Amino acid sequence: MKTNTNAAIIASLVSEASRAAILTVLLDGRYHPASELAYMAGIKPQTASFHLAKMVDANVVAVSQHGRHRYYGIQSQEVAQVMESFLSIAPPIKIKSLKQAKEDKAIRYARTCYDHLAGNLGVAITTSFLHKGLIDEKKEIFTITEDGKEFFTSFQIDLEKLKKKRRSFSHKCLDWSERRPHLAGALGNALLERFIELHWIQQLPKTRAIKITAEGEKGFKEIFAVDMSHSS
Amino acid sequence: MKTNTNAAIIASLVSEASRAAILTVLLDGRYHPASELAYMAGIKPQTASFHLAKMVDANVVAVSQHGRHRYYGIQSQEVAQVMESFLSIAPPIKIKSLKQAKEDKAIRYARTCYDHLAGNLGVAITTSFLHKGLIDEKKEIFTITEDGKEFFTSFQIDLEKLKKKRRSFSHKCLDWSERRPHLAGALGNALLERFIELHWIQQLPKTRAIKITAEGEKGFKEIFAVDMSHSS
DNA sequence: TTCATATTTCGATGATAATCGAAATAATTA
DNA sequence: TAATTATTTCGATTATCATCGAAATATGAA
Repeated sequence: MKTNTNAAIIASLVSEASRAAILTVLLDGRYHPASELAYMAGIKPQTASFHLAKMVDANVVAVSQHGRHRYYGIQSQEVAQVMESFLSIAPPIKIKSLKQAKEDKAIRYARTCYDHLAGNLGVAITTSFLHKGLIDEKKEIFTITEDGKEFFTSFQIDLEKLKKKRRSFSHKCLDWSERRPHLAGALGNALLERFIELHWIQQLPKTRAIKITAEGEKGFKEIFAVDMSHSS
Repeated sequence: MKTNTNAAIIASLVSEASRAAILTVLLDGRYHPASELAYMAGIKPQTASFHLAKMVDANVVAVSQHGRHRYYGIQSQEVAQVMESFLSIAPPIKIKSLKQAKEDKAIRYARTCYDHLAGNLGVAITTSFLHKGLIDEKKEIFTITEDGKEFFTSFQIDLEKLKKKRRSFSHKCLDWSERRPHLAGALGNALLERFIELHWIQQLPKTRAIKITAEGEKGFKEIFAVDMSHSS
Protein backbone atom coordinates (compact mmCIF):
# COMPACT_ATOMS: atom_id res chain seq x y z
CA MET A 1 0.00 0.00 0.00
CA LYS A 2 2.89 2.26 0.67
CA THR A 3 4.57 1.18 -2.49
CA ASN A 4 2.35 3.35 -4.64
CA THR A 5 3.04 6.53 -2.73
CA ASN A 6 6.67 5.95 -3.48
CA ALA A 7 5.98 6.12 -7.16
CA ALA A 8 3.78 9.14 -6.57
CA ILE A 9 6.60 11.04 -4.90
CA ILE A 10 8.94 10.54 -7.81
CA ALA A 11 6.19 11.34 -10.28
CA SER A 12 5.38 14.57 -8.52
CA LEU A 13 8.93 15.72 -9.04
CA VAL A 14 8.68 15.63 -12.80
CA SER A 15 5.08 16.72 -13.08
CA GLU A 16 5.41 19.94 -11.15
CA ALA A 17 6.55 22.74 -13.41
CA SER A 18 9.15 24.37 -11.17
CA ARG A 19 10.71 21.10 -10.17
CA ALA A 20 10.70 19.93 -13.74
CA ALA A 21 12.54 23.09 -14.70
CA ILE A 22 15.14 22.55 -12.03
CA LEU A 23 15.64 18.94 -13.01
CA THR A 24 15.93 19.86 -16.64
CA VAL A 25 18.75 22.21 -15.81
CA LEU A 26 20.41 19.61 -13.63
CA LEU A 27 20.32 17.11 -16.46
CA ASP A 28 23.42 18.73 -17.87
CA GLY A 29 25.17 16.61 -15.27
CA ARG A 30 26.64 19.49 -13.34
CA TYR A 31 26.14 20.72 -9.85
CA HIS A 32 24.44 24.09 -9.69
CA PRO A 33 24.09 26.50 -6.82
CA ALA A 34 20.59 26.96 -5.47
CA SER A 35 20.30 30.58 -6.52
CA GLU A 36 21.09 29.78 -10.11
CA LEU A 37 18.49 27.06 -10.20
CA ALA A 38 15.97 29.44 -8.71
CA TYR A 39 16.66 32.01 -11.34
CA MET A 40 16.49 29.58 -14.23
CA ALA A 41 13.26 28.13 -13.01
CA GLY A 42 11.85 31.61 -12.56
CA ILE A 43 11.11 31.27 -8.88
CA LYS A 44 12.37 32.90 -5.71
CA PRO A 45 15.25 31.29 -3.81
CA GLN A 46 12.97 30.31 -0.95
CA THR A 47 10.74 28.40 -3.28
CA ALA A 48 13.66 26.72 -4.95
CA SER A 49 15.03 25.76 -1.57
CA PHE A 50 11.68 24.24 -0.74
CA HIS A 51 11.69 22.17 -3.91
CA LEU A 52 15.30 21.17 -3.65
CA ALA A 53 14.78 19.92 -0.12
CA LYS A 54 12.03 17.68 -1.42
CA MET A 55 14.20 16.32 -4.16
CA VAL A 56 17.06 15.63 -1.81
CA ASP A 57 14.64 13.90 0.49
CA ALA A 58 13.52 11.69 -2.35
CA ASN A 59 17.10 10.75 -3.12
CA VAL A 60 16.79 12.24 -6.55
CA VAL A 61 19.11 15.16 -6.02
CA ALA A 62 22.35 15.34 -4.09
CA VAL A 63 23.75 18.39 -2.44
CA SER A 64 27.29 19.34 -1.63
CA GLN A 65 28.10 22.35 0.42
CA HIS A 66 31.08 24.55 -0.27
CA GLY A 67 31.27 27.64 1.83
CA ARG A 68 27.98 29.41 1.81
CA HIS A 69 27.05 27.84 -1.46
CA ARG A 70 25.17 24.62 -1.85
CA TYR A 71 25.57 22.85 -5.10
CA TYR A 72 22.78 20.63 -6.24
CA GLY A 73 23.06 17.86 -8.77
CA ILE A 74 21.37 14.71 -9.97
CA GLN A 75 21.94 11.93 -7.50
CA SER A 76 22.90 9.15 -9.85
CA GLN A 77 23.07 7.94 -13.37
CA GLU A 78 19.94 5.86 -12.89
CA VAL A 79 17.97 8.87 -11.77
CA ALA A 80 19.31 10.91 -14.64
CA GLN A 81 18.20 8.35 -17.15
CA VAL A 82 14.71 8.18 -15.76
CA MET A 83 14.40 11.93 -15.56
CA GLU A 84 15.73 12.35 -19.03
CA SER A 85 13.06 10.13 -20.47
CA PHE A 86 10.46 12.39 -18.97
CA LEU A 87 12.07 15.75 -19.45
CA SER A 88 14.64 15.76 -22.21
CA ILE A 89 12.63 16.15 -25.35
CA ALA A 90 9.62 18.15 -24.38
CA PRO A 91 10.29 20.29 -21.36
CA PRO A 92 6.89 21.58 -20.33
CA ILE A 93 8.21 24.79 -18.92
CA LYS A 94 10.25 27.77 -19.80
CA ILE A 95 13.73 27.89 -18.49
CA LYS A 96 15.44 31.20 -18.46
CA SER A 97 18.51 31.15 -20.57
CA LEU A 98 21.93 31.28 -19.13
CA LYS A 99 22.83 34.27 -21.21
CA GLN A 100 19.96 36.07 -19.61
CA ALA A 101 21.23 35.00 -16.25
CA LYS A 102 24.65 36.35 -16.93
CA GLU A 103 23.29 39.61 -18.17
CA ASP A 104 21.20 39.84 -15.11
CA LYS A 105 24.48 39.67 -13.29
CA ALA A 106 22.76 38.29 -10.28
CA ILE A 107 24.53 35.05 -10.81
CA ARG A 108 28.21 34.78 -11.22
CA TYR A 109 28.36 31.06 -10.93
CA ALA A 110 26.36 30.58 -14.03
CA ARG A 111 28.96 28.86 -16.03
CA THR A 112 27.07 26.05 -17.52
CA CYS A 113 29.29 25.06 -20.32
CA TYR A 114 27.72 22.07 -21.88
CA ASP A 115 30.92 20.20 -21.69
CA HIS A 116 29.96 16.67 -22.35
CA LEU A 117 27.42 14.62 -24.13
CA ALA A 118 24.42 13.59 -22.19
CA GLY A 119 21.29 11.83 -23.12
CA ASN A 120 20.80 8.93 -25.40
CA LEU A 121 23.71 9.85 -27.59
CA GLY A 122 26.17 10.06 -24.74
CA VAL A 123 25.09 6.75 -23.33
CA ALA A 124 25.04 5.09 -26.72
CA ILE A 125 28.52 6.23 -27.58
CA THR A 126 29.90 5.17 -24.23
CA THR A 127 28.38 1.75 -24.70
CA SER A 128 29.85 1.58 -28.14
CA PHE A 129 33.30 2.42 -26.79
CA LEU A 130 33.00 -0.34 -24.25
CA HIS A 131 31.91 -2.85 -26.84
CA LYS A 132 34.73 -1.98 -29.13
CA GLY A 133 37.18 -2.25 -26.28
CA LEU A 134 38.34 1.33 -26.54
CA ILE A 135 37.68 1.99 -22.88
CA ASP A 136 37.41 -0.13 -19.77
CA GLU A 137 34.94 0.38 -17.01
CA LYS A 138 36.54 0.63 -13.60
CA LYS A 139 34.89 1.26 -10.31
CA GLU A 140 35.16 5.00 -10.40
CA ILE A 141 36.26 5.92 -13.86
CA PHE A 142 36.79 4.76 -17.37
CA THR A 143 40.28 3.92 -18.49
CA ILE A 144 41.46 4.09 -22.03
CA THR A 145 42.81 0.91 -23.56
CA GLU A 146 45.66 0.71 -26.02
CA ASP A 147 43.13 0.36 -28.83
CA GLY A 148 41.37 3.36 -27.39
CA LYS A 149 44.49 5.47 -27.40
CA GLU A 150 44.99 4.65 -31.03
CA PHE A 151 41.43 5.39 -31.92
CA PHE A 152 41.06 8.68 -30.08
CA THR A 153 44.34 9.90 -31.47
CA SER A 154 43.23 9.04 -34.99
CA PHE A 155 40.00 10.85 -34.15
CA GLN A 156 42.11 13.96 -33.58
CA ILE A 157 41.79 14.07 -29.83
CA ASP A 158 44.91 15.03 -27.92
CA LEU A 159 44.93 12.74 -24.94
CA GLU A 160 48.01 14.24 -23.33
CA LYS A 161 46.42 17.61 -23.27
CA LEU A 162 43.31 16.16 -21.71
CA LYS A 163 45.17 14.53 -18.88
CA LYS A 164 46.43 17.88 -17.81
CA LYS A 165 42.95 19.34 -17.93
CA ARG A 166 41.53 16.56 -15.89
CA ARG A 167 43.58 17.51 -12.91
CA SER A 168 42.37 21.04 -13.14
CA PHE A 169 38.78 20.12 -12.56
CA SER A 170 37.72 22.25 -9.67
CA HIS A 171 35.71 20.92 -6.81
CA LYS A 172 33.06 23.46 -7.62
CA CYS A 173 32.20 21.64 -10.77
CA LEU A 174 31.38 18.28 -9.39
CA ASP A 175 29.68 16.11 -11.86
CA TRP A 176 27.76 13.02 -10.95
CA SER A 177 28.60 11.52 -14.29
CA GLU A 178 32.27 11.62 -13.38
CA ARG A 179 31.66 9.49 -10.37
CA ARG A 180 29.51 7.21 -12.36
CA PRO A 181 30.39 5.03 -15.24
CA HIS A 182 29.33 7.48 -17.84
CA LEU A 183 31.75 9.10 -20.13
CA ALA A 184 32.11 12.73 -19.28
CA GLY A 185 34.87 14.88 -17.97
CA ALA A 186 37.70 15.96 -20.16
CA LEU A 187 37.34 13.18 -22.68
CA GLY A 188 33.61 13.68 -22.92
CA ASN A 189 34.17 17.34 -23.43
CA ALA A 190 36.77 16.75 -26.09
CA LEU A 191 34.49 14.40 -27.93
CA LEU A 192 31.69 16.91 -27.85
CA GLU A 193 33.91 19.58 -29.27
CA ARG A 194 35.21 17.29 -31.91
CA PHE A 195 31.70 16.36 -32.94
CA ILE A 196 30.80 20.00 -33.25
CA GLU A 197 33.93 20.60 -35.27
CA LEU A 198 32.93 17.81 -37.59
CA HIS A 199 29.44 19.29 -37.85
CA TRP A 200 28.00 16.08 -36.60
CA ILE A 201 25.99 17.92 -34.01
CA GLN A 202 24.79 21.45 -33.49
CA GLN A 203 24.27 23.11 -30.19
CA LEU A 204 20.96 24.89 -30.18
CA PRO A 205 21.35 28.47 -29.05
CA LYS A 206 19.02 28.95 -26.12
CA THR A 207 18.76 25.47 -24.80
CA ARG A 208 21.10 22.81 -23.70
CA ALA A 209 19.74 20.59 -26.40
CA ILE A 210 21.76 19.41 -29.30
CA LYS A 211 20.72 18.51 -32.77
CA ILE A 212 22.23 15.67 -34.71
CA THR A 213 22.90 16.61 -38.30
CA ALA A 214 22.55 14.33 -41.28
CA GLU A 215 26.31 14.09 -41.39
CA GLY A 216 26.29 13.19 -37.75
CA GLU A 217 23.77 10.43 -38.18
CA LYS A 218 25.94 8.93 -40.84
CA GLY A 219 29.11 9.38 -38.84
CA PHE A 220 27.79 7.92 -35.61
CA LYS A 221 26.48 4.94 -37.49
CA GLU A 222 29.59 4.27 -39.50
CA ILE A 223 32.25 4.92 -36.94
CA PHE A 224 30.54 4.12 -33.66
CA ALA A 225 27.79 1.79 -34.88
CA VAL A 226 25.32 4.00 -33.11
CA ASP A 227 22.01 4.50 -34.83
CA MET A 228 20.58 7.89 -34.02
CA SER A 229 17.95 8.09 -36.72
CA HIS A 230 14.70 9.60 -35.60
CA SER A 231 12.67 6.51 -36.28
CA SER A 232 13.44 4.98 -32.90
CA MET B 1 7.95 12.58 -28.99
CA LYS B 2 4.54 11.07 -28.60
CA THR B 3 6.06 8.76 -26.10
CA ASN B 4 7.36 11.58 -23.99
CA THR B 5 4.13 13.48 -24.05
CA ASN B 6 2.30 10.43 -22.87
CA ALA B 7 4.90 9.78 -20.26
CA ALA B 8 4.49 13.29 -18.90
CA ILE B 9 0.73 12.87 -18.76
CA ILE B 10 1.04 9.56 -17.02
CA ALA B 11 3.52 11.04 -14.59
CA SER B 12 1.15 13.81 -13.63
CA LEU B 13 -1.57 11.27 -12.98
CA VAL B 14 0.70 9.04 -10.95
CA SER B 15 1.82 11.97 -8.84
CA GLU B 16 -1.38 11.81 -6.85
CA ALA B 17 -1.34 9.04 -4.25
CA SER B 18 -4.86 7.75 -4.81
CA ARG B 19 -4.40 7.55 -8.54
CA ALA B 20 -1.05 5.88 -8.03
CA ALA B 21 -2.79 3.31 -5.88
CA ILE B 22 -5.43 2.69 -8.52
CA LEU B 23 -2.87 2.37 -11.26
CA THR B 24 -0.81 0.03 -9.13
CA VAL B 25 -3.79 -2.25 -8.84
CA LEU B 26 -4.46 -2.01 -12.54
CA LEU B 27 -0.92 -3.08 -13.26
CA ASP B 28 -2.11 -6.65 -13.01
CA GLY B 29 -3.58 -6.11 -16.45
CA ARG B 30 -7.08 -7.04 -15.48
CA TYR B 31 -10.18 -4.94 -15.68
CA HIS B 32 -11.47 -4.03 -12.27
CA PRO B 33 -14.85 -2.63 -11.26
CA ALA B 34 -14.83 0.91 -9.92
CA SER B 35 -15.95 -0.06 -6.45
CA GLU B 36 -13.08 -2.45 -6.04
CA LEU B 37 -10.56 0.14 -7.10
CA ALA B 38 -12.08 2.57 -4.62
CA TYR B 39 -11.81 0.05 -1.84
CA MET B 40 -8.23 -0.86 -2.61
CA ALA B 41 -7.14 2.73 -2.86
CA GLY B 42 -8.85 3.48 0.41
CA ILE B 43 -11.16 6.12 -0.97
CA LYS B 44 -14.90 6.49 -1.43
CA PRO B 45 -16.47 5.42 -4.72
CA GLN B 46 -17.23 9.02 -5.65
CA THR B 47 -13.62 9.96 -5.33
CA ALA B 48 -12.50 6.96 -7.32
CA SER B 49 -15.01 7.82 -9.99
CA PHE B 50 -13.55 11.31 -10.11
CA HIS B 51 -10.04 9.99 -10.59
CA LEU B 52 -11.02 7.30 -13.03
CA ALA B 53 -12.81 9.83 -15.18
CA LYS B 54 -9.63 11.86 -15.33
CA MET B 55 -7.57 8.89 -16.33
CA VAL B 56 -10.03 7.77 -18.95
CA ASP B 57 -10.07 11.30 -20.27
CA ALA B 58 -6.31 11.18 -20.60
CA ASN B 59 -6.51 7.85 -22.41
CA VAL B 60 -4.47 6.22 -19.72
CA VAL B 61 -7.25 3.99 -18.52
CA ALA B 62 -9.94 2.30 -20.57
CA VAL B 63 -13.43 1.53 -19.41
CA SER B 64 -15.92 -1.07 -20.51
CA GLN B 65 -19.44 -1.15 -19.27
CA HIS B 66 -21.26 -4.38 -18.53
CA GLY B 67 -24.60 -3.89 -16.96
CA ARG B 68 -24.31 -1.59 -14.06
CA HIS B 69 -20.64 -2.38 -13.65
CA ARG B 70 -17.88 -0.46 -15.24
CA TYR B 71 -14.63 -2.24 -15.58
CA TYR B 72 -11.49 -0.17 -15.67
CA GLY B 73 -8.16 -1.31 -16.96
CA ILE B 74 -5.03 -0.32 -18.76
CA GLN B 75 -4.25 -1.71 -22.14
CA SER B 76 -1.00 -0.01 -23.01
CA GLN B 77 2.16 -1.22 -21.38
CA GLU B 78 3.34 2.34 -21.21
CA VAL B 79 1.79 2.89 -17.83
CA ALA B 80 3.60 -0.13 -16.51
CA GLN B 81 6.86 1.13 -17.93
CA VAL B 82 6.42 4.51 -16.32
CA MET B 83 5.56 3.03 -12.95
CA GLU B 84 8.44 0.66 -13.21
CA SER B 85 10.92 3.39 -13.97
CA PHE B 86 9.65 5.46 -11.07
CA LEU B 87 9.84 2.59 -8.66
CA SER B 88 13.30 1.72 -9.88
CA ILE B 89 14.70 4.94 -8.52
CA ALA B 90 12.33 5.38 -5.61
CA PRO B 91 13.91 4.85 -2.23
CA PRO B 92 13.41 1.29 -1.03
CA ILE B 93 10.40 0.58 1.09
CA LYS B 94 11.24 0.69 4.72
CA ILE B 95 10.43 -2.68 6.10
CA LYS B 96 9.54 -2.67 9.74
CA SER B 97 9.53 -6.37 10.31
CA LEU B 98 10.25 -9.63 8.68
CA LYS B 99 6.57 -10.40 8.88
CA GLN B 100 5.74 -7.38 6.82
CA ALA B 101 8.34 -8.29 4.26
CA LYS B 102 6.75 -11.64 3.70
CA GLU B 103 3.32 -10.11 3.49
CA ASP B 104 4.49 -7.66 0.90
CA LYS B 105 5.75 -10.47 -1.19
CA ALA B 106 2.45 -12.22 -0.91
CA ILE B 107 0.58 -9.28 -2.36
CA ARG B 108 1.86 -9.97 -5.80
CA TYR B 109 0.72 -13.48 -5.52
CA ALA B 110 -2.99 -13.14 -5.20
CA ARG B 111 -5.42 -10.42 -4.48
CA THR B 112 -8.98 -10.45 -3.44
CA CYS B 113 -11.22 -8.96 -6.03
CA TYR B 114 -13.13 -6.92 -3.45
CA ASP B 115 -14.68 -9.94 -1.82
CA HIS B 116 -13.73 -12.91 -3.86
CA LEU B 117 -10.58 -14.56 -5.03
CA ALA B 118 -8.76 -13.13 -7.96
CA GLY B 119 -5.21 -13.24 -9.14
CA ASN B 120 -3.44 -16.42 -9.99
CA LEU B 121 -5.28 -18.36 -7.35
CA GLY B 122 -8.72 -17.24 -8.44
CA VAL B 123 -8.12 -18.08 -12.04
CA ALA B 124 -6.49 -21.39 -11.22
CA ILE B 125 -9.32 -22.50 -9.00
CA THR B 126 -11.96 -21.50 -11.51
CA THR B 127 -10.13 -23.43 -14.19
CA SER B 128 -9.94 -26.39 -11.88
CA PHE B 129 -13.69 -26.25 -11.25
CA LEU B 130 -14.33 -26.22 -14.97
CA HIS B 131 -12.03 -29.14 -15.56
CA LYS B 132 -13.61 -31.20 -12.86
CA GLY B 133 -17.03 -30.40 -14.24
CA LEU B 134 -18.22 -28.69 -11.10
CA ILE B 135 -19.27 -25.57 -12.93
CA ASP B 136 -20.17 -24.68 -16.49
CA GLU B 137 -19.15 -21.54 -18.26
CA LYS B 138 -21.97 -19.51 -19.76
CA LYS B 139 -21.82 -16.20 -21.49
CA GLU B 140 -22.12 -13.97 -18.46
CA ILE B 141 -22.07 -16.34 -15.56
CA PHE B 142 -21.02 -19.71 -14.34
CA THR B 143 -23.60 -22.34 -13.53
CA ILE B 144 -23.22 -25.14 -11.04
CA THR B 145 -23.50 -28.72 -12.24
CA GLU B 146 -24.97 -31.57 -10.24
CA ASP B 147 -21.45 -32.68 -9.36
CA GLY B 148 -20.74 -29.14 -8.32
CA LYS B 149 -23.71 -28.98 -5.98
CA GLU B 150 -22.50 -32.11 -4.32
CA PHE B 151 -18.97 -30.85 -4.01
CA PHE B 152 -19.74 -27.39 -2.69
CA THR B 153 -22.13 -28.82 -0.16
CA SER B 154 -19.50 -31.23 1.04
CA PHE B 155 -17.15 -28.26 1.19
CA GLN B 156 -19.51 -26.72 3.72
CA ILE B 157 -20.95 -24.07 1.49
CA ASP B 158 -24.67 -23.48 1.84
CA LEU B 159 -25.85 -22.96 -1.69
CA GLU B 160 -29.47 -22.26 -0.78
CA LYS B 161 -28.44 -19.45 1.52
CA LEU B 162 -26.31 -17.93 -1.22
CA LYS B 163 -29.17 -17.92 -3.69
CA LYS B 164 -31.24 -15.85 -1.33
CA LYS B 165 -28.68 -13.08 -1.30
CA ARG B 166 -29.56 -10.16 -3.42
CA ARG B 167 -26.59 -10.38 -5.66
CA SER B 168 -25.65 -12.44 -8.60
CA PHE B 169 -24.83 -15.93 -7.59
CA SER B 170 -21.79 -16.76 -9.62
CA HIS B 171 -21.01 -14.17 -12.22
CA LYS B 172 -17.80 -14.00 -14.12
CA CYS B 173 -15.23 -11.50 -13.12
CA LEU B 174 -13.76 -10.50 -16.41
CA ASP B 175 -10.17 -10.99 -16.98
CA TRP B 176 -9.78 -9.81 -20.51
CA SER B 177 -6.06 -9.77 -20.69
CA GLU B 178 -5.84 -13.43 -19.95
CA ARG B 179 -9.21 -14.29 -21.40
CA ARG B 180 -9.74 -16.34 -18.33
CA PRO B 181 -12.58 -15.20 -16.13
CA HIS B 182 -12.70 -16.18 -12.53
CA LEU B 183 -15.47 -16.95 -10.16
CA ALA B 184 -17.03 -14.00 -8.42
CA GLY B 185 -20.44 -13.20 -7.01
CA ALA B 186 -21.95 -14.82 -3.97
CA LEU B 187 -20.26 -18.16 -4.59
CA GLY B 188 -16.89 -16.50 -5.06
CA ASN B 189 -17.39 -14.65 -1.83
CA ALA B 190 -18.48 -17.78 0.01
CA LEU B 191 -15.42 -19.65 -1.20
CA LEU B 192 -13.18 -16.86 0.00
CA GLU B 193 -14.75 -16.94 3.42
CA ARG B 194 -14.52 -20.69 3.59
CA PHE B 195 -10.84 -20.59 2.70
CA ILE B 196 -10.24 -18.08 5.45
CA GLU B 197 -12.19 -20.27 7.84
CA LEU B 198 -10.00 -23.21 6.91
CA HIS B 199 -6.92 -21.06 7.40
CA TRP B 200 -5.87 -21.76 3.87
CA ILE B 201 -5.46 -18.08 3.27
CA GLN B 202 -5.08 -15.03 5.46
CA GLN B 203 -6.41 -11.62 4.67
CA LEU B 204 -3.83 -8.98 5.39
CA PRO B 205 -5.14 -6.08 7.47
CA LYS B 206 -5.15 -2.92 5.44
CA THR B 207 -4.54 -4.19 2.00
CA ARG B 208 -6.64 -6.45 -0.06
CA ALA B 209 -3.78 -8.81 -0.26
CA ILE B 210 -4.03 -12.36 0.88
CA LYS B 211 -1.40 -14.79 1.88
CA ILE B 212 -1.57 -18.48 1.18
CA THR B 213 -0.65 -20.51 4.22
CA ALA B 214 1.23 -23.78 4.24
CA GLU B 215 -2.07 -25.51 4.93
CA GLY B 216 -3.58 -23.69 2.02
CA GLU B 217 -0.87 -24.73 -0.35
CA LYS B 218 -1.48 -28.31 0.62
CA GLY B 219 -5.25 -28.00 0.45
CA PHE B 220 -5.35 -26.31 -2.93
CA LYS B 221 -3.08 -28.94 -4.32
CA GLU B 222 -4.89 -31.92 -2.90
CA ILE B 223 -8.47 -30.87 -3.37
CA PHE B 224 -8.32 -28.58 -6.37
CA ALA B 225 -5.12 -29.83 -7.99
CA VAL B 226 -3.89 -26.28 -7.97
CA ASP B 227 -0.21 -25.80 -7.29
CA MET B 228 0.40 -22.52 -5.53
CA SER B 229 3.92 -23.16 -4.35
CA HIS B 230 6.18 -20.19 -4.61
CA SER B 231 8.53 -21.82 -7.04
CA SER B 232 6.41 -20.95 -10.05
C1' DT C 1 33.99 44.34 13.76
C1' DT C 2 30.42 45.40 10.10
C1' DC C 3 28.33 44.60 5.77
C1' DA C 4 27.05 41.73 1.85
C1' DT C 5 25.81 37.31 0.01
C1' DA C 6 23.78 32.55 -0.10
C1' DT C 7 20.58 29.86 1.68
C1' DT C 8 17.17 28.22 4.74
C1' DT C 9 13.19 28.46 7.99
C1' DC C 10 8.92 30.39 9.32
C1' DG C 11 4.46 31.99 8.50
C1' DA C 12 0.79 33.54 5.76
C1' DT C 13 -1.76 33.44 1.50
C1' DG C 14 -4.07 31.87 -2.39
C1' DA C 15 -5.08 28.59 -5.71
C1' DT C 16 -5.84 24.16 -6.97
C1' DA C 17 -7.58 19.86 -6.33
C1' DA C 18 -8.92 15.80 -3.53
C1' DT C 19 -12.49 14.30 -0.72
C1' DC C 20 -17.05 13.05 0.63
C1' DG C 21 -22.21 13.57 1.69
C1' DA C 22 -26.31 13.72 -0.78
C1' DA C 23 -28.82 12.90 -4.60
C1' DA C 24 -29.38 11.26 -9.36
C1' DT C 25 -29.04 7.51 -12.82
C1' DA C 26 -29.18 3.02 -14.21
C1' DA C 27 -29.21 -1.83 -14.08
C1' DT C 28 -30.45 -5.96 -11.44
C1' DT C 29 -33.15 -8.78 -8.52
C1' DA C 30 -37.17 -10.15 -5.89
C1' DT D 1 -43.82 -3.12 -9.04
C1' DA D 2 -40.20 -2.05 -5.16
C1' DA D 3 -35.79 -2.82 -3.22
C1' DT D 4 -30.87 -3.34 -4.01
C1' DT D 5 -26.57 -2.45 -5.99
C1' DA D 6 -23.05 0.03 -8.91
C1' DT D 7 -21.73 4.14 -10.37
C1' DT D 8 -21.79 8.94 -11.38
C1' DT D 9 -22.84 13.98 -10.78
C1' DC D 10 -23.27 17.94 -7.96
C1' DG D 11 -21.97 20.92 -4.40
C1' DA D 12 -19.54 22.06 -0.41
C1' DT D 13 -15.73 21.41 2.45
C1' DT D 14 -11.20 20.50 3.37
C1' DA D 15 -6.46 19.50 2.57
C1' DT D 16 -2.53 20.17 0.04
C1' DC D 17 0.89 22.76 -1.85
C1' DA D 18 3.47 26.24 -4.38
C1' DT D 19 4.59 30.76 -3.60
C1' DC D 20 6.80 34.62 -1.45
C1' DG D 21 7.74 38.23 2.31
C1' DA D 22 10.17 38.50 6.44
C1' DA D 23 13.42 36.92 9.39
C1' DA D 24 17.10 33.71 10.78
C1' DT D 25 21.55 31.45 9.93
C1' DA D 26 25.88 31.05 8.07
C1' DT D 27 29.68 32.28 5.42
C1' DG D 28 32.83 35.42 3.25
C1' DA D 29 34.58 40.01 2.46
C1' DA D 30 35.86 44.79 3.79
